Parts: sequence; C-alpha cells; structure tokens
Amino acid sequence: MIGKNKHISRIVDSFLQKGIKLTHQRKVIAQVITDASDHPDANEVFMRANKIDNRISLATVYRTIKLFEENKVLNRIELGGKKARYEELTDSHHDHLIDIDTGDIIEFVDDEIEELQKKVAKKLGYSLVDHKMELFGKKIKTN
Amino acid sequence: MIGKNKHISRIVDSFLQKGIKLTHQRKVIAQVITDASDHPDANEVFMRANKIDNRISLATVYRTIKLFEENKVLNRIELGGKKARYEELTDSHHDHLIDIDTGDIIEFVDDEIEELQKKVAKKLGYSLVDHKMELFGKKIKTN
DNA sequence: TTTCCTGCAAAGGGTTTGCACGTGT
DNA sequence: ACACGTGCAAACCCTTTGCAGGAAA
Repeated sequence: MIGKNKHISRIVDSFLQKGIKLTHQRKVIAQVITDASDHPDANEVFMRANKIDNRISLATVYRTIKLFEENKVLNRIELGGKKARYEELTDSHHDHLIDIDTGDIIEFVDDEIEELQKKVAKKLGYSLVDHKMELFGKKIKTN
Repeated sequence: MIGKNKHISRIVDSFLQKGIKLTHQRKVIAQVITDASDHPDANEVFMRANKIDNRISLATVYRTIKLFEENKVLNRIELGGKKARYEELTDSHHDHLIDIDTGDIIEFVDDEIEELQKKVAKKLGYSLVDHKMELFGKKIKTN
C-alpha cells in the first residue's frame, strides 16, 4: 500500500492527464521522492524504492527519474561530483547552499537575487528562462 | 615553439615556484587553455593539444587538467551534462549565461549579486566560500 | 641520476539501452 | 488485445589508474 496519497496525487493527476501509465513502480518511486527531505541520488532512490518493493530495478529508477524530469515533477541538481541528485519540484523556486564541511544542503529563496538575475540577463540581450545557483559556505561558529 | 610566452608565464612561474616539472606536454596544454576563448571539455583540449604536438595522450590531458585545477590556474564548469568543461582561471570572478538555443556561453560579472549572495549565506549562518551561478536564457529578438 | 611524468590499455563509476517478457488501460 | 513499461545484462561515456618506459631537474 502506498502512503501519502494526497500528496502524491499531484504527480498521479499530472500523469493521468497526459495518458502516461501509472505502474506500480512509478507510484513507489514517486512516493520515495515525495517523502525524501534530503536530495537523494539515483542509487539512493533505488535503494529506498527497493526497500518498499523489491520488484524495482535501477534501470527503472533511471527511466522514471527521466520521465519525472520531463514532466516537471522532479528537479536535477548537479553538485560538482559526477552523480546527479534529485528533489521534488515544487511551485516555488529555490536555490541551494551547500555546507562544504558536512555536505548538508540548505534550501533558500531570495527574490532580490532572482530580480537581479533577470536584470543581468536582459542587459546582455536575453530573457531569463531558468537559472541555477549554488552557494558553498562554512558554518559560522556561534560560541 | 610555444607562442604567447608572456601570457603563459603566469602558469610557468607558478609551477617553477612550487617545484613542479614543466614538461613539454604541460606547456602545450597550458597554451591551449590560455588560447581558448570558448570553454572546451577535456576531449577538446586533447584534440587541440594533439594538433600542436601528437605526443600528447588523453590521459595526460586529464592529469594535467587536474594539476591545473589544484594549482588554481584552471576552473571547472559543470553545464548540466556529464562532461566537465574548463576555462583559464583569472583574477576576477565571473558567472555564465547560457544561450539555450545555441549553447553559447556568455561571461558576466555582477557585483550586486555577489554581495547579495554573501548576505544570504550570512543570514543562514554561513560564510560564503564559493558559488556557482548559471543563467539560462533566450536571445531577445531585436528586429 | 633520481624523481617525477608519460603513453597505453584496462578498469572504474554513473547512466543508458536492446531485448524478450510482463502489465496497465 | 495492444501499447507501453520492466528487468536483466551488456553497452556507453567520461574519467581515472597500474605499469613499464621516458624525460625534467
């Protein structure tokens, strides 16, 4: 049985509308991603999905992740290394601050920066379609 | 014979100081990177270096690129795909605007954004060590 | 000469894909 | 029933590495 059905319905609805088949595997993977508060990589998604239901292969995880990306329910983040990590795509855009000591990822939104980005793009003769911003920082000691 | 010796001397000097051997291969690769105004990937660097001198292998290009990165003369850029691309590291930091239609990369500097980034990091309890920002845009038609 | 560097080819890690079988609608 | 999705294993792409020969200091 799949939990959190209310939350998942966003993905389900969007798929039904487009006539994409809702397989068992896709539901489980959707749940895993919806439940994840960290930013798992493909293999991590695979392991979590597999724990719920062992009929799921890594290949399917990759295919499903790609499908989710194409349907804008999943966002890929590249963190310098060679593996991609993922997060559920929500309505509000946010960026990431990465703790260089621990690898923790903190999400934040800053409208001022977003405004400036649009302005910069415009100055260069472009209209901004998307952006990616990652800050890397060290925690300030508070003792 | 290696051209642009004046420009290259930055890398050469830095290597001599640290006692790193200045092999023929390294000089050629340094030249290729110094001369590149685009943002070549490892294989592209290899091909250009190889055209100048065919005694250079892809493995050496990778090893040299890593060496250059460690010595802060080269900067790695990750552009969503799986291959890394590179540019010579200069004193002034800049970010990239990518034309989503042509793949062109435009470099820009915006101090205001940099300031805001520091501020945002601080607000979250971090001191900013580095950042990565890429804007994706469509050219505004001017006809 | 000594130490470090190189080329080659093989291995590595993450991701994708061809194929025959299985499943949602 | 039909079209599409899946598991498996092999293939792929980019990058790294072990080794024996080669070059810089």
